[in-house]
Amino acid sequence: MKLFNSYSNKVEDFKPIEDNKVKMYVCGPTVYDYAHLGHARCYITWDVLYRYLKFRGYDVTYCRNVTDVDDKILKKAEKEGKTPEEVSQYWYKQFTNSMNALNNLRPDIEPFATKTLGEMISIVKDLIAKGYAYEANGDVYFRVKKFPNYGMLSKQPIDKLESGARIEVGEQKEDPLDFALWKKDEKFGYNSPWGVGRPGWHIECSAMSRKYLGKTIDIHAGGADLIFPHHENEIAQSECANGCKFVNYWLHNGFVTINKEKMSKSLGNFLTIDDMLKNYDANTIRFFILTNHYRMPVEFSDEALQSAQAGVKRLVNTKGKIDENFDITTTEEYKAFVEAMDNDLNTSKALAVLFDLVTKSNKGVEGAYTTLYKLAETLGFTPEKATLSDEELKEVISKVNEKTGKSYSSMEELIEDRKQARAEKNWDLADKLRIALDEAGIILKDSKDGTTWELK
RNA sequence: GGCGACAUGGCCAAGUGGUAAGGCAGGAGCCUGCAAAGCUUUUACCCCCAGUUCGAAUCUGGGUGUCGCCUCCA
Repeated sequence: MKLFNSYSNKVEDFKPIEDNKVKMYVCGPTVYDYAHLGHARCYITWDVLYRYLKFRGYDVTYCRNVTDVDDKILKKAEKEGKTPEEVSQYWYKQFTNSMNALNNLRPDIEPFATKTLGEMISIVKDLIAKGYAYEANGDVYFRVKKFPNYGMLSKQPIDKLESGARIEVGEQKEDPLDFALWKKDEKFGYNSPWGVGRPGWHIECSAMSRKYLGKTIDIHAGGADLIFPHHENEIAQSECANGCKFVNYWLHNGFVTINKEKMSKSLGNFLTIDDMLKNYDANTIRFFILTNHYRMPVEFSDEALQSAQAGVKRLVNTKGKIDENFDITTTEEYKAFVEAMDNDLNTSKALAVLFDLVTKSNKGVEGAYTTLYKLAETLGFTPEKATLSDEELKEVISKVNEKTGKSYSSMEELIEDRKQARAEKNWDLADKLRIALDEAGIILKDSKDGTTWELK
């Protein structure tokens, strides 16, 4: 398969370091507030990559960190009179709920920054020993100019970066470009060889990535806003400390925009995942995200979501039987799907294939539904419920009885009675029954071969 | 100012040299007692200009417009 590598700015053939094993790291959330639609896009995108790699037979280890040490967490803790742990634990739980609600698979490893401090300190020590970093009054900084490849990922000429860099009050950097590996913090800090302090943001990912996946990994992914400085700094730290390449494929997703502006916490123009889920289900949100290529911007609007809702309905509402003996790889749709996804995750084209399968499925083409089901699952869609439990069915019938003054005991009886009514051209009763069922969430389908019912 | 991306029908969106996938919305039809669902069918010369080529939405150059990164940010 092919993936666009932000480092080379080219679509490249994907080859894992080791046989069919893939080590994949995604920059996770800083847990201090609600996750918004932008996060949803990011994590849905990489969830689809994870699912697809597995679908293609790779043995994937997916690591997504949790940043639980950060200024914003501390600020929130102080404001609410809680400990930083309480704050981060609470928001981590919320985040997990949101991810589950979106039907994102759980990563294989979800390390917490505060649980990886040992690894961070060891990297920082190493960097100091090798001359890439220096201590200054309890802080430790990375010497950017010692790393010749600095700026290669973000394509920033170093002299241009220099003009934008600043030294904050209280910092003792040798060079404005240098960034913090460790920051003195006597209030909330942890013990270290340089006194009590906290790790810099960037070192967290370098440490967690190395600890759980190794010095060189296959894929490192995240939002495009992390390219600079976060990922640039990660490369510098990791490559200087480890003396080898850090990441083979850098993958970045585009933003969600609203009113043509990036959706973000700082701009305050965000919609939380929880709020979105009040109006639209997970399938709709995934469809909305996946109709666009992951590197393109996606403009949010209610119109777009409603369009997605109508579209995805046909996809997940298609009913059929799964035939476990059917070999989906023999179908042309399977081939088209794989070809699309292999080409840098062309989910838009993959969805078009799914719609072909919907049509074939409705026409009863052999294996079409099974293929549809399995391919849709690879994109994380959940089929709509097709049947009701006996109890639910009873409830529906009692509702209908209540509305119509009848006393049916089963759906079969109801349908039979309605058939009778239709034969007698008693349209009034036939329609009443249909409407009552509709209100209870069931749709009747009249055709030549009789009447069947389905969930809405 | 530096770096990067994008501009395709009413809306969304694939397509990176051979004559425009798909979804939504709309129109027409089939089916139906009427519906719903489903099925069939229908709507584009691809921002502008110049160039390369037998041939360009697709490549090159120049415009115009939009967005992002360069500071915390998915």
